[in-house]
Amino acid sequence: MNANEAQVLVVDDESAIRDMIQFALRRAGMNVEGAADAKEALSRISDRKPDIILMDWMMPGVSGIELTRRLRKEPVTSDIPIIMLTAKVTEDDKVAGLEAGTDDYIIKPFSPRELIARINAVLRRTSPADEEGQIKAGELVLDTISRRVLAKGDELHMGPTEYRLLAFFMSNQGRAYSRTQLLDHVWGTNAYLEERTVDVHIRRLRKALQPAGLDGYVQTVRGHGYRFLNTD
Amino acid sequence: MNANEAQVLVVDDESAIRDMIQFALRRAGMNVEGAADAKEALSRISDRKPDIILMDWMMPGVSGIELTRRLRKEPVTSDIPIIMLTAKVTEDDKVAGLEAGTDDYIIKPFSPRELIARINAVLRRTSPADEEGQIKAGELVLDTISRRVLAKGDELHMGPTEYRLLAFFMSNQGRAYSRTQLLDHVWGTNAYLEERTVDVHIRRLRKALQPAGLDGYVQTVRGHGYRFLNTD
DNA sequence: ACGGGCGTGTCATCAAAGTGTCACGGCGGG
DNA sequence: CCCGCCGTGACACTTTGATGACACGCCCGT
Repeated sequence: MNANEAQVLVVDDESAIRDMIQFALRRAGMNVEGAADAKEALSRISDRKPDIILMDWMMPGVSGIELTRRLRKEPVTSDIPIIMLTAKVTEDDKVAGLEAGTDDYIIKPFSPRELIARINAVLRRTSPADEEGQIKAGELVLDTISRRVLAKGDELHMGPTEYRLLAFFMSNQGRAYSRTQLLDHVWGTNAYLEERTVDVHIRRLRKALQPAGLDGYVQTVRGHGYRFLNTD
Repeated sequence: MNANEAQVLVVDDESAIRDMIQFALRRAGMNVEGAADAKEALSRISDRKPDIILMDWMMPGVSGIELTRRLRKEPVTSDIPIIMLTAKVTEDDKVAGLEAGTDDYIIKPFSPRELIARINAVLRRTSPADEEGQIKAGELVLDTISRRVLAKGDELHMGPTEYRLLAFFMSNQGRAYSRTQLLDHVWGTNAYLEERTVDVHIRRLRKALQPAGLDGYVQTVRGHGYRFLNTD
């Protein structure tokens, strides 16, 4: 999962803090929901399981640490990473937090950058990385490990976008895609671009494949979009 | 991980013992932190997860064995190897310690040399043995025993971080890594640093390889991260 | 205890590479 | 033949990486 699209739940009784965090994280591309107390938090969680929870230590009613314990007890929620937000940190707090099963701490006041860094670190630690290895298509080999594109041993150079475009095509050979579909799959669903931009990157991809004489692999489907040659 | 750069936490209520151990291990190139009781130990652990813990058996308050149990219960800390320091050892103690999940015993009084040997043994056993002695890549030889980097016989000088970075690269040649992944693997998952910091250390590493003309071994993967040339 | 290196992380700046948009022109199908 | 669709070069703007500078912290020897 890309951390930049993570679903984050912020539990804090002070709405000012929630807003601040929300603003900072939205800026970093994350999806943020807020909850003012434990009850609301549990309701949000059952609505939609977040990828990570930021929780205030001190809250009226059910405290952060108590909520953490409850979440840890339930199998459905026990694997959600939790970062504790706290104004003061005494030794006792740290001990209690570790025992309750939080994944990290962050002490108020904190900078948005630090918060984002911590979130990313925790997500990285908890979510397993996906690796695919190699994708082959005729004379072409796309190696996701070394992040290189090889044609008969020679390396082909292309920009990041062309690389992603090619990777998508090679894992979906023979299928025709409209420009809109390509924008969704290669650029992501929150990108709003001109459809004709796809044309330009198709051209750049073809130009990159040219030296190996493989530019014919990328075919135009007139009136619809593009397709990668099926090499099976 | 090279045992000689291990992060060690010493938990003992007698400061004289802590100081002695600390002195001996620092001498062996390890990073040592001390804690006087269980509470302080947990606090240090949450600050920075150590590679190994040396723990006194008898301590006022929470005993070593009790602390071990707590650490074993938490997923975050359960994989930290623990060596128990103890004055007396009866058969019962051995059983109790084994059940609590310690990795080794050492009976006071012990010599620094013995202590270091045991630590290395445990680390070797628990860490995915990358203590190969020498890693080679083209003209480069990285000797983990003498902790030196040789290029055609000449020694190259670099800082500890650059050394670890190079060691990681040389054991994973040809693979492209993002800055985030490099931070995880070279700096550790508890490090919260700017991604750009990686750039700087890459530059320092290249500069260190420059005199041998091997700076080209470190390649930039634009829009993604870096890669070490595959020399196979 | 006290400077002085050394190593390390962060920042500002510059240059290079990549990206999105547009306009023009050619080509193909109805 | 005409319209619409696509290929292509140009270009302004953004992103990204290399690099030098700098400040801080740690350890060492005096």
